[in-house]
Amino acid sequence: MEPAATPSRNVSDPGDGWEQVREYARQRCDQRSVKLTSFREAVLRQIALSKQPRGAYDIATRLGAELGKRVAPNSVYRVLDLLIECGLVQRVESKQAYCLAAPQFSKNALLLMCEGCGAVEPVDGSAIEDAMRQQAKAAHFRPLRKVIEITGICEACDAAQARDG
Amino acid sequence: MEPAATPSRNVSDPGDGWEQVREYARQRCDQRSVKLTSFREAVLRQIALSKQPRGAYDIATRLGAELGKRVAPNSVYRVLDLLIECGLVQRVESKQAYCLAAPQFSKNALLLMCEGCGAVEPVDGSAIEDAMRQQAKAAHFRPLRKVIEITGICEACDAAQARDG
DNA sequence: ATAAGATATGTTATAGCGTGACATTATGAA
DNA sequence: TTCATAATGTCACGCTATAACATATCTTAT
Repeated sequence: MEPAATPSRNVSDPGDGWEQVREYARQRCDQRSVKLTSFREAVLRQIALSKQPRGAYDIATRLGAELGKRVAPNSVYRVLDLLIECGLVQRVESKQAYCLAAPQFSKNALLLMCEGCGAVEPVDGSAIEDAMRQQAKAAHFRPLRKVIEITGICEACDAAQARDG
Repeated sequence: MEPAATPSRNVSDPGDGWEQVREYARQRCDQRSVKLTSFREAVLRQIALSKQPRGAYDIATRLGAELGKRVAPNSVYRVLDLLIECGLVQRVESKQAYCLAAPQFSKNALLLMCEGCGAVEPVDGSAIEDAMRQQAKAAHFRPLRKVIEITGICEACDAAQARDG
């Protein structure tokens, strides 16, 4: 009854590191027979290594610096679409940015977005999704995609704020 | 226990017409001692009269045509901020657009957005908000603003789709 | 009634987000 | 190799949002 909230605590679930994300991505791509090219992997890595969600242009810039060549936002968008399709990346609607998907939770997890540090933490959204499903059903509405986001203050920033004023 | 979904069926609750919305807006503005100028009222009306959420530029264009003079998106944005502040208008994050707020429901209602007709119907989101609150609490996260949106197919469009193929 | 200050709106410029169309390069199969 | 397909590069454009400053409108006190 009590929702077991279990904050994911970390960006990606199967462990925290990039290696785990990468491994998971490989599996996921293989299943769907999409190729995880080095460019796609690089885009995913940019997202995985950041606690904050990243905008497409931001990713393009960083990637350009990293690869030592110009990377067009356009290309990034294509890759983002693909990664979202594969369930590896999730769009943060209220930030127009992109973060790692949390496969351990429901398709679209509940995103907790801190206004202090900018970090995004996905947590279990199944209870919320259930409630949404019920409301949708009562309104005779067939749901396709759900957006569940909360902006606020995370524990650390709240403490810091209380301490420093 | 069963969430009383009671779809609002209409854009604004206290009745459906623009007059009711207008009246409500007057009250709301008076309470907060903000002036509901004719321009602000015109912006609100553009939103109230549309079943679809409207983008700021769209509003600017229509308003320009209606008033017979150029209306800068800039001005519209300022008014939108104000109307949102007053709880009269709600931003639709996943559409980058704006619709009437549904004061009869919780602060941020659940938005049902149809991909067929583009209409947005706000319904009671209190059950969902409760679930969100619990999850946030479990994660020691202090919520400030909630986004609860579903895109899908409304009853009418679903029927039409079944009928026409 | 008018001058001074505040509030509201107009104007221009600019930055960020996202997509479409087409060219070029890599990949894979016959 | 050759052809087809998929992936990436390139250029161009439109929509969304905000910043900075100018003008107009409305208050309030004198």
